Amino acid sequence: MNYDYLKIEKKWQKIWEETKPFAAVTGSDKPKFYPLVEFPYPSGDGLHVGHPRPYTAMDIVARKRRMQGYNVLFPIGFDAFGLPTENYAIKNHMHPRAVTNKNIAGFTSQLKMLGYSFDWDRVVDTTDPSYMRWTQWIFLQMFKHDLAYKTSMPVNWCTSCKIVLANEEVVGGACERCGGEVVKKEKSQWMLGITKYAERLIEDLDTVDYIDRVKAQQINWIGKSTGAEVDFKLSTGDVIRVFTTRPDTLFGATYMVISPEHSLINERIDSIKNVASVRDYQHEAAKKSDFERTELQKEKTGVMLEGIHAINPASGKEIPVFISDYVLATYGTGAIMAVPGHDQRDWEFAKQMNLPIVEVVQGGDIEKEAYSSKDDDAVLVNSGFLNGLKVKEAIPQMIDWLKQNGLGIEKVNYKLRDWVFSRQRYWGEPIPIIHCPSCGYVPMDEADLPLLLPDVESYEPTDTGESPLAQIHEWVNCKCPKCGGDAKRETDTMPNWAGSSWYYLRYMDAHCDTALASKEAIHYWSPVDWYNGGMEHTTLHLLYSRFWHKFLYDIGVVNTVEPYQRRTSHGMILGEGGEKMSKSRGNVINPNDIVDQYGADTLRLYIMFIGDFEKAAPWSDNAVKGCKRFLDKVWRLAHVKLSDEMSEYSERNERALHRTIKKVGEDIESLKFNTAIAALMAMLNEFSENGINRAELKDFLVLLSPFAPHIAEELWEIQGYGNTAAEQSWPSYDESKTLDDMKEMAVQVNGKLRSTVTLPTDSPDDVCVSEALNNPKIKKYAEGMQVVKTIVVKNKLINIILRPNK
RNA sequence: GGGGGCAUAGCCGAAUUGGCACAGGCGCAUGGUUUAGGCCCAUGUGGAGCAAUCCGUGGGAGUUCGAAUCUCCCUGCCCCCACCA
Repeated sequence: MNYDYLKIEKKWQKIWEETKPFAAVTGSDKPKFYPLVEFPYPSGDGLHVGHPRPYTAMDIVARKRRMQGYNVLFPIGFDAFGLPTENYAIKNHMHPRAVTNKNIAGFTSQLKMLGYSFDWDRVVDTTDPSYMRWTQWIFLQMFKHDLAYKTSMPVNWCTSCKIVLANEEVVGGACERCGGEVVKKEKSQWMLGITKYAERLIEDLDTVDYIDRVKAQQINWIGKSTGAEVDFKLSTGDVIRVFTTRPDTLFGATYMVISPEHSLINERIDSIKNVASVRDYQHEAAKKSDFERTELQKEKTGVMLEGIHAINPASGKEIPVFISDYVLATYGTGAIMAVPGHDQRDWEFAKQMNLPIVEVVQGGDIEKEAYSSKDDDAVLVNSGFLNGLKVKEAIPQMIDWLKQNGLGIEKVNYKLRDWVFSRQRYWGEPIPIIHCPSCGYVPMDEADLPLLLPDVESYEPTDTGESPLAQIHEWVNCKCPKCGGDAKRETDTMPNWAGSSWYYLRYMDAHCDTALASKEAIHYWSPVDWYNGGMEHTTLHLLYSRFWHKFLYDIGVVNTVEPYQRRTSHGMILGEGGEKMSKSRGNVINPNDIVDQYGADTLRLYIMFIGDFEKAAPWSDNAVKGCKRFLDKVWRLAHVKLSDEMSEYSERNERALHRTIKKVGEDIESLKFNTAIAALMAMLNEFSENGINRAELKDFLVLLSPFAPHIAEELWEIQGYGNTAAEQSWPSYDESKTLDDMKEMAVQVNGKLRSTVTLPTDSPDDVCVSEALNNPKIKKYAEGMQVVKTIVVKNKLINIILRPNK
């Protein structure tokens, strides 16, 4: 006698579609609550079974908060610009617009199939001109505030396709499409100055409620380090500036290393005697990623610049200059002073190259490895005026000395790099900048936004590494807004991170055409109260959107310093074997199949019951059945008209009810959906044992409704309680009714469990101890012993410490 | 290499945050119900032992009356690393 989930679920989804019970009201007097899920990228594969995990979780939260009297904004949209859509379009000769529309339609019907209480009137699509307009508008504001600039950056370049590749398209150093060699190539790129916000992005984490691992990851990613920049004079008369976190070890700098891309090499190529080997090395380095280059394990390589040497500003000694790929052009100044005695990478390089290793900090054994400790027993030696100082004292002393002699400055450095904002692709927002031969980079007039993508024949990037837009001459050629002369449009597009950096603001007022959202809506809804998303977005999307928000705050568009008040994160859903789901492994679960076979309510319930929400969990077909059984059991118990009579076990039912109300309510707020469902299952087991009446079922259905809304509404209607379950108030509980009269307490002797005693709840400690000592088993242990100490943990445990009588 | 995290039953996982290890589910076993299968219901289910008991949270040490939980060392696994989103 199982229920017809397909019919019931369709029925309620239709009702929700027509009556819109989940629409948010801007300006309502109720307290507002804004939960947010990361909007999906509408890929051609459709919804993945990983999507419902965060979506169901936040739907449960949203539904519960509505029942608690909140005005809830629970929106959804589509992050629809991106590479896979473009590649699909190229392959199938379709317009990316058509592909996107098809995919969004598919995602929409799948999301509706799962019964989410989204406000469908606020759907956002980042590729829609009315949305793109404001993404471009924000970019223009950044440009006007000197946060957007052009610079030369290395890109992945396939030497055979002659196009720029995304990191993802580079597989094992080769082009994913043709297998050709991929090298780093310098290309002029638009950048956003996120590093100007580095300090605030760290500091303001104190004002938000993010789970610790998100905070830690962002802080480490931004990578603040304090040290100094020091100038080294070269024999060529140039000065190379290096960044170091250990200025105290300057006397131990026995050589210098600059990155293979350093501009000095070209500038002083005439002074270099071994040009051929330097060029070879540069070519080899260009093939490697930063990731490969900084691997500590690998053998260090490098080439000395013959004919050039530097002077150590502290010791005055001549030291050689190398190029090596373990120094990155993009971090610090692209050059380092090498202190092999006290930096492990320098130590390995020095061993490799047979360079002298000098000890300037005592405390380790530099014959075996570099000694990099900053502890108090690390003391400076061989370092002139620093001798005898602890590292912590020597650092400020050296900085003072550098400042006084004009040789360096104190410097805070960040690992965070500015954001490469250009893509040589078609399916993204065009960057609304015009290149004028006489005026330079000129922003488009805001009134002319949005700048739409032109229709093109082919979406392939060109073989010069330009975006396909470059070939549309009627689109590229334009007049300069400033001088009216002939000019050209920027042909690079924005990365898809652009649209996702501010979408939560658009939801607040999704159809506004005078601003990205009205002031009124922004002030009413900000900030997002609870944002749940994947850990993989911590250092990219989440950081980018915090940066954009802070910029919008600075220019007066938004009224809060941070966009998201609370951030939580869910674990991945893995395949049955515990491996990541992927098409190539063939272990992908399609939510449609599960809904067909068991229904949306079962899928929702299972995906929340699968395990700890914050951890990865493997899918199990069998375990899904357990959740279906639970709902079948609910149905059997509740689809017949129940009586109003109290059962003889009503006291037990009442206690189960109050406990479950407490547990489910608390668990939902603390992401423990799995134990909330376990509590509902236990409650149902109690009811089926004791019998259930109409009033008891009513509360049960209200508790169940956020998790399995369709079956809850159907049974609600069958019982004729009036209105809908979703409109009910969240039930409250009475603490005193959750408690037992008697408690079974553990009795330990010397910390080992020996027996139990059952006592009235909250019995005083001395009663507990005397009852324990009266216990026959404990008496046996206590024979010939004296009680040294007793420990009582209220309602839980009595521990008696015994020693032999003397 | 850097960063973040994880390890409890045959499997997924609980454990009031230092207090009776294993709630709930899956699976399995036995019995019942059913024309049969499925469904459903009941009971049992960490290991060893006839038992009293003993052992048990990846491995090792430590702190404590008491450790899955805290500290240190070791091992194994997963995720992210800036142009996938």
